[in-house]
Amino acid sequence: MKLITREVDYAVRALAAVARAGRGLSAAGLAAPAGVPRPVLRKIMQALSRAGITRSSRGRGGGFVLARPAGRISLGDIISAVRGPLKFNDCVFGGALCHNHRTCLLRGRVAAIEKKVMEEVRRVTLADLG
Amino acid sequence: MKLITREVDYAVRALAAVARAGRGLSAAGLAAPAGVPRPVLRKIMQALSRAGITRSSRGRGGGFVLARPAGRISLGDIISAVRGPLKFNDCVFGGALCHNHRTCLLRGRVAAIEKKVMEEVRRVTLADLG
DNA sequence: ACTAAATGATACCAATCTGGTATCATTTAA
DNA sequence: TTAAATGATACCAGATTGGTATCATTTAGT
Ligand code: FES
Ligand code: FES
Repeated sequence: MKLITREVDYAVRALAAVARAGRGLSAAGLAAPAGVPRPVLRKIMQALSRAGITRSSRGRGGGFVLARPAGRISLGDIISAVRGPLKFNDCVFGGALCHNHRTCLLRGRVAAIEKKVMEEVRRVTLADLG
Repeated sequence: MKLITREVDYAVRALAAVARAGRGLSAAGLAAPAGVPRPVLRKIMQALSRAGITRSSRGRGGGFVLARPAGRISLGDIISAVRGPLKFNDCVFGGALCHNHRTCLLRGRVAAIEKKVMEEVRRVTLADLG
């Protein structure tokens, strides 16, 4: 099971590059040095912008900048942006249908673990990953 | 991302049933009440036996029993048995090739989180999930 | 005004992973 | 001898993920 998929990894590196640069960087400019296919990086950057992690400017000379300081962008933010929220536990019956949902011991335990992971992952910021 | 896949869920429930029963239970006997397709449960039970969590007896009247007390079978054991080891971090370059591997900050952080999860998951035992 | 460089939005394709099915061989109790 | 069980594999279908392709829109420079 992967927590850090390829796309998350790309996203972290791209954001680190933006943080270092200070100025805005285009998707093309980010993709080349990282060895990532341009279209893939564009999709990632679009997701990050939609999530409010970066701000984009369009048109010639445009690109991406961080929407807030690197110390306030967490790994959790990045994961959520490119992969959606964590769902460690996937109750076999679909949530609404499940009778045990309240009392299910496994679910409770796993939810607690998931919460801890979420905390850990939100504690690591982009500034730590430079 | 799922930590508890459907198969892990099935495995936990089947093992809980075996624990409650005390005597050996066949895959067929386990599958029916849980509403799991028999062949799927068989595959799972085979994996658990290969991992040494259950002991199987073949032939007529055979089935599965726990190989050790429920309190000493952890959720981590079960996950490892049916899904293989956790690999939160999937370095984009293949480990051996990667130059940064030693110093990569992301990898280090994620490895630490993975370790914590592993600890948590090994702390929960089958006895807790009855 | 025009063009080139950039993002936004989508739709699509291929590879991998997961859940589920099917078979055949082997063991064992009745 | 037969029926009930596991062991081992191979296979198939759906979901997820990584990657590609297009077209529309915005903007700076000429
Ligand atoms: S079975 Fe539905 S939550 Fe555990
Ligand atoms: S890039 Fe290889 S370990 Fe981080």
